Amino acid sequence: MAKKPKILCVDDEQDILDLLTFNLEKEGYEVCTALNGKKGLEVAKKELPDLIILDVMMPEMDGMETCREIREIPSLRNTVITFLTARNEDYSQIAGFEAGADDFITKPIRQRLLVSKIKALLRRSGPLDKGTEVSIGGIEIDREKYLVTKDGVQIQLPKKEFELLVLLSSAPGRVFTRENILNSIWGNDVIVGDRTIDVHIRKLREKLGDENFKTIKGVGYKFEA
Amino acid sequence: MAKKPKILCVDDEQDILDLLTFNLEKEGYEVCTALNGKKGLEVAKKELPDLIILDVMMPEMDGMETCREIREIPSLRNTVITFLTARNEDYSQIAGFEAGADDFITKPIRQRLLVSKIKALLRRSGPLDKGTEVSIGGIEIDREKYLVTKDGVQIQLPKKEFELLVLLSSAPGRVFTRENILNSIWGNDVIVGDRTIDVHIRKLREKLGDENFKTIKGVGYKFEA
DNA sequence: ATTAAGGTTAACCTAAAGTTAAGTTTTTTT
DNA sequence: AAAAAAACTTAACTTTAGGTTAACCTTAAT
Repeated sequence: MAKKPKILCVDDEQDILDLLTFNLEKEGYEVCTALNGKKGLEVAKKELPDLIILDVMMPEMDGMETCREIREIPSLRNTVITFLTARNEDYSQIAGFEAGADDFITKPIRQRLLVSKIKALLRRSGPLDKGTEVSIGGIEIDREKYLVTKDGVQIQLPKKEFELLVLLSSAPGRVFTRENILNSIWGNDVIVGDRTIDVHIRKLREKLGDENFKTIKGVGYKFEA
Repeated sequence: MAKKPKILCVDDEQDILDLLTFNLEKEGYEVCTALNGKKGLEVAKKELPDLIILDVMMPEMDGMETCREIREIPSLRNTVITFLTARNEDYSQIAGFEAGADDFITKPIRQRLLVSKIKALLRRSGPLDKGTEVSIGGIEIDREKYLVTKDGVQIQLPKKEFELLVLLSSAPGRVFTRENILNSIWGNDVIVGDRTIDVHIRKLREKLGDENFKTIKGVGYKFEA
């Protein structure tokens, strides 16, 4: 089974967060939360969630503004964002789509609707973001076949190595911190030693060429062609 | 390039059909249309399109129902179906993924999005082997006769093994997760143990050669020539 | 030169897959 | 309708790939 989808909920009311968390975790999602827009942005950057639920009405930085800022971040460009809004705020919906929202959830929250909507959104985003083939440098990555080709030679990578490669190559040139990597591949609850990442990186270097995996000391790793 | 992909559009509004037809034909697709679910089903059976765009909201037989019926037809089992839906339509309709939809297109239709979505979906669905016979490596599969031939020798496979072979060989090289396999062969609701799949794989390996069935540990299985 | 971050290696551990045989269920035959 | 056979699933056990760690080594930055 693929990794649990990760959902970030941002709302200034703890009650709502609890409700969302309860319902979403029950469905097997991994949930993280934030109590305001600023925090939400931070957590989003760190956790790279698959979907973000944003309350529109929040003090200081509201949902709309948060959404706009999230959309500025390359690694979150394709994340699904849905707003949480009171029922009759039609106008906000129009503005919301402009800010980059993918959908709306209305308060009061109906649990079954919430869940089926989330499912649908994740599933909708799923098939399309999965450009199955990527080609960078002499390296081709085919997610569907779990197969990597380097200079025409097929290489079968183990799961973790493959996931790591997919992650790094999803934004070539971008530095991923160890934290990023751990969160994306292992999830925030699993604890593995720091050296583990190094070992996987080493294997990748061995198999795909040293030069493509660059270490930024004190920061993390990046993939380059 | 292979034959033009054929797309069936089903909607009760002629305007929408025209708009879809115009945009899709411009992209080089072959388009056929139907003004209601019943007609859509008929045309689908006759034309065997590669992809079907179904409006959710239609009088009499709605998109959901049509989708379900289409999924019942063996020759259309693998056809890609996407729903056409207004952005704010009731969420319960979004749960129509359960009816077997592959994706959603929202109204109002943004042409560029429409086209790129269609492209992605068709690419993803891969080569559609409509013929009943497939031949890969030394293995020939005749779906109609439920018959497999390996190096000229006929082999009679039991149902489950045959279905598994058909599934895996429908996209050689592609990895199918256990979940994929369970959903496709047993259906979403049936629960069978994990070891069951292994046993069937084992039988296939025994009968058709170990080398064709590859295990990707932690991920699933794939068929290769 | 010091030191903290990262690299390397190999041993270890574990979850996942393989195997087998013994139940079940379904289908066919008599 | 009973018996037999075939297909399917399961359970218990074995094997193994791959993931992790620990201990030690190297490097680069101040």
